[in-house]
Amino acid sequence: MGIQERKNREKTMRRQQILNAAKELFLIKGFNSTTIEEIAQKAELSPATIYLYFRNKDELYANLNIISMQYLFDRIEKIYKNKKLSCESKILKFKDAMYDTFRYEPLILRNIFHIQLEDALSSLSKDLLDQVNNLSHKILIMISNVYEEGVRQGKFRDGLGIAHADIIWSTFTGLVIWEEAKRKIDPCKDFLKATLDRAFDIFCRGVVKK
Amino acid sequence: MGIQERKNREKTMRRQQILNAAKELFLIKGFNSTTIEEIAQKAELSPATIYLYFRNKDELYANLNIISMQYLFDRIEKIYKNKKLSCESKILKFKDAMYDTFRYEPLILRNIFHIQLEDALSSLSKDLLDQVNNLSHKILIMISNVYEEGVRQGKFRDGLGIAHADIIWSTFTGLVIWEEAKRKIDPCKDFLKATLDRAFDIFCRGVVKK
Amino acid sequence: MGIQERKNREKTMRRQQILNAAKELFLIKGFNSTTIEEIAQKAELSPATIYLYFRNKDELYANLNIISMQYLFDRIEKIYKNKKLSCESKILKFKDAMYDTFRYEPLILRNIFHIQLEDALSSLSKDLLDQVNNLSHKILIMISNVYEEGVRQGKFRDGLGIAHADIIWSTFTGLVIWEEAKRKIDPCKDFLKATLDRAFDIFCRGVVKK
Amino acid sequence: MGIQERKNREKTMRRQQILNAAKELFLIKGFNSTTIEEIAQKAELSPATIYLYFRNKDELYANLNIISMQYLFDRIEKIYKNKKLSCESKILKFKDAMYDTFRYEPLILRNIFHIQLEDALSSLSKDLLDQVNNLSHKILIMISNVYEEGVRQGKFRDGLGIAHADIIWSTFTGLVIWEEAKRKIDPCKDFLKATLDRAFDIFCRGVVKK
DNA sequence: CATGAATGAGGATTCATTCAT
DNA sequence: CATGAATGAATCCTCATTCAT
Repeated sequence: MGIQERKNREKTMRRQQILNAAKELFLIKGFNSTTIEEIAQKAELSPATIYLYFRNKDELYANLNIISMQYLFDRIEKIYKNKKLSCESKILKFKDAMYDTFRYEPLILRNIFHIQLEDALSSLSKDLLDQVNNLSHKILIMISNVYEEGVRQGKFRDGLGIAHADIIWSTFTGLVIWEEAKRKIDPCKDFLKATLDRAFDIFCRGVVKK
Repeated sequence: MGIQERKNREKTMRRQQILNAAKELFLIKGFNSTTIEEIAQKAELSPATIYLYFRNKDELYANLNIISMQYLFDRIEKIYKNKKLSCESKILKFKDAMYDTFRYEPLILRNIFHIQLEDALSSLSKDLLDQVNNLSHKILIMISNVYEEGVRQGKFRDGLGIAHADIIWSTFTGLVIWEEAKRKIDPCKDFLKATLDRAFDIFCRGVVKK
Repeated sequence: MGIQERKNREKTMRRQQILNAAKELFLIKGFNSTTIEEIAQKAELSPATIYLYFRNKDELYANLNIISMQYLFDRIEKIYKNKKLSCESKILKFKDAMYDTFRYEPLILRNIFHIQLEDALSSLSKDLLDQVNNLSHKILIMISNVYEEGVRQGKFRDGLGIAHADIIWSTFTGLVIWEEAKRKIDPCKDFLKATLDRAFDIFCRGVVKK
Repeated sequence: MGIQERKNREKTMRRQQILNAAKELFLIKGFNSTTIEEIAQKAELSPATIYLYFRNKDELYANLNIISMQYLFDRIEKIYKNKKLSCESKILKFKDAMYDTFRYEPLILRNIFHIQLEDALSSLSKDLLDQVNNLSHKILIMISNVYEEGVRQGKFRDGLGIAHADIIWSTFTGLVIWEEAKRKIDPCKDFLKATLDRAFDIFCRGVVKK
């Protein structure tokens, strides 16, 4: 009972410890340059212990991803289910949700791109990969539905919902990555929020029927 | 003489051989998972020979990048300097140029993101890194100028040119990466061109003054 | 507890194992021709394990050196601090200490010359290099002091202590190296001890005031 | 005739070119760290050309050695054969000859030690190795004879000539190497000549019969 | 459950040396 | 005779992962 519970709690905390350490390191040094040893050190554990909680480095990485994606999913879903919001404002709120998620969990996009572009991660278990894809898929569907709802309501110009969901998602991710890259060269400037707002403003204008 | 010329030609060809082999492998397997040995094998050379033409793996990689960037730069510049084109059609042509470049050299975006996001590539010579950044910077400036020209002509809504250049560039890159990722899951579908057209159509609509 | 103690002992032993294997190989084959793999093999370990105990090949090498130097230092110091000995007999005892050290750890001189003459060893940590230099410096100082003491006592002819320390040290090292070299050609003969005695005898005679 | 002669002259010059380049590089960077390519570059030749004049890197190295040894041999021999000189002054002149040789060809000692201590040089042809050993042997014999002559003349204390030759030679080489090493740490000071003089003064005093 | 210690499996480079021209 | 170009053979080192305790 109590004992079991405490043990579970401790286990969860240990897991969290690892995830936190890994998150920070991956963010700073990137996936390939971060070693299990470093993660272990930061988590104040031994390398071997990491393997009690995660099958391998890739899975640890993917888990971080899922957490962020889940967070985004929850935010998006909440907006999606809010019946009081118009299609247009839902889209703008989606943008905010994405932005917040990125601010809260900057790793997320890098992760997504890594997982999707990267060479490594071949040892990712099918299960985990599915989870990631599943979450992103569902997010896209919600965005898509909102657009199609807008079309049905005669507000938005005709067009496939999923295509517009892709555009929304890509515009967001593209901008984030790009601004991040630019900040690497000139770290002072941070125009992400402003540019993002502008981009979505343009999108909405370009999409509504006159 | 002819003899010197032929030697030069052969040297250039050898270099090309290596670049081609590397390009293909990097595209399929990614940077980290591609070994110099594999590249050598594909180029039908010994690993040591690679080092006669490129100082190290990173530099070989960066060179591929520059070539693609240069290609894109040339295309963009041509459109940019064409005085007969309207601002709006220039932007649409930029999109086509980007799309063509990506089709012709699919590695380009992966490269850009790799170089900008990735941990590795620390042994890249300053010179080469500058070249890459320089090219992309100039491309952005041209796009920016076109937008600002549109504003001056009263066609586009007010706004910073560079912000819109960022939006254009990000929308493009975001979409390419995203569609590529999706095709990994379901390889049959290729909606990139269509989605890209749509996105730029929306952009233009959202940006023109009524 | 005992368990911790045993572990420590084992760790020290493992380190010793590596040092012994390395010592022997370096002695026979020299620094450059000895590979980490060989050392590992002789120590019945994997190459990777070597790196758990020594940062790199150079540091492993330098460590061997320090051990020998430390041994010599201890011997010299003991003589140096012995108040019952005359200056002259101290010098003769120094010679014996050097000889014994060389017999016990033949690598020592080769090491010293290697470290001081050799091109390699660039990756030696500053710390380690300082230790080596420090030890040899202190040894020289002790010899120097003994000579100057002899001068003060009116036994030895005037002269800088450090210069005579250099002469003593050089005579010793020069002879060892030279005899070693000669034995390479004709392995049977070993006149080192005799020649060394003679050389120091000559030195003492040449140095005492009549 | 003339043509053949010129060709020969050119060949000799080319050889000299290579030797000079190699000498300088070996002196600065050491044997292992000097590459054939560097030597070729400095000699303004191609690496392949080096191999037209020397069988391999080791032989090139050994040749340098022989040249210096030959120079020393000539100097020593001249003194040796000078009937007007006393034994004692011959020994002092030997010292000067050694010192001059070292100043003129600083590589010499490093070479000697390298050849004798070093791991490499396994591919040295027997012939070349013999030459080196031969020269140094003859030098030692001359020194030895001078000492024995001194003994016969009742000037020097009894003792084997060869042992004293070894002592002379070792004292010289030991001091040179040692002073060189010290100058690496503190490049300003150069006490070699003074210390050398002192050492030989001590030697002579320690050796003459009262 | 946690870990210290060990390692196998690579991978990027380097360089002496060769050979076709 | 000279060489540009090519390479085979090494070697150091790294790191994810495992296992005895």
